[in-house]
Amino acid sequence: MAHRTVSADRVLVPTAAGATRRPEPDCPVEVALAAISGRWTTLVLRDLMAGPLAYGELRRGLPELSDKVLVERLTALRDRGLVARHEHAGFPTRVVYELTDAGRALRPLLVELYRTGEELQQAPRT
Amino acid sequence: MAHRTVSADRVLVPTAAGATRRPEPDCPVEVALAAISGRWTTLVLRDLMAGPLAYGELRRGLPELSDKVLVERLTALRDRGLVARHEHAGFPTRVVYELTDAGRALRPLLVELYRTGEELQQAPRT
DNA sequence: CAGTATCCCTGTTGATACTG
DNA sequence: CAGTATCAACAGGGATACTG
Repeated sequence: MAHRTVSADRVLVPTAAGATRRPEPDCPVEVALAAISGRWTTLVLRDLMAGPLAYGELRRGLPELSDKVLVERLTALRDRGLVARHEHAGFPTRVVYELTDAGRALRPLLVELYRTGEELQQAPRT
Repeated sequence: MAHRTVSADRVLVPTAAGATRRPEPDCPVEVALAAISGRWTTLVLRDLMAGPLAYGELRRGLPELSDKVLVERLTALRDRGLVARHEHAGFPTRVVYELTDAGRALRPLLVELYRTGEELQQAPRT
């Protein structure tokens, strides 16, 4: 094997050419971070991972989250194609939110975030 | 089995009691997000994943990142215990940064961020 | 070389009150 | 019930210039 070959476990991107020198919006890492960006967003996603929820159910699940920010989050998630909104006819109005396939694709990332956080919490203070 | 059991693949947290109702700083997900928070941070981490780098090497690797923000990022990573700083005697000053064990523990998360971002980019527009 | 010191500007968050 | 509308407060990020 040629010398100066970087050992495989040191490589983070498929090809060296794929390594961005700036936070480009189309870098996959930026795309994933943008998907879960915003305070409260991961909590909203977590709740929706269990299945569709009505607006009021979401609100009751996160009592300290204001209407304003909850709507902001849901709108942003919808704009990103991660959540679908279903308005049911009748009165009072009832709106149900559920993850799209793209939204469900975030599950492994949330699991990995949790796992990594736990690992960091247990890390010895070097 | 009892009915109303939530199927395992719907569960995101170990126990229902472990599900926070707010973005608490000690929630593992928040811990992991805090570790990689800040613009440019994932790029700095990526570069350091390949091995120790001098300050000037880091700067040349990310030419559009200002000194101010680079130092901010390195200081923050150091405060979080993810990066170690080694000052080498002599003139001109030479400082080398390298990941700690805790910093290296972020590799799977970065890989998962990249993978998820790619998956989202390929997602069909529903 | 490896940083500091300022200033400013913008986006995000949160509190409060109101509505179809 | 499911949102809108305002406004105030703050933190993050970048440009520029300077230093041990």
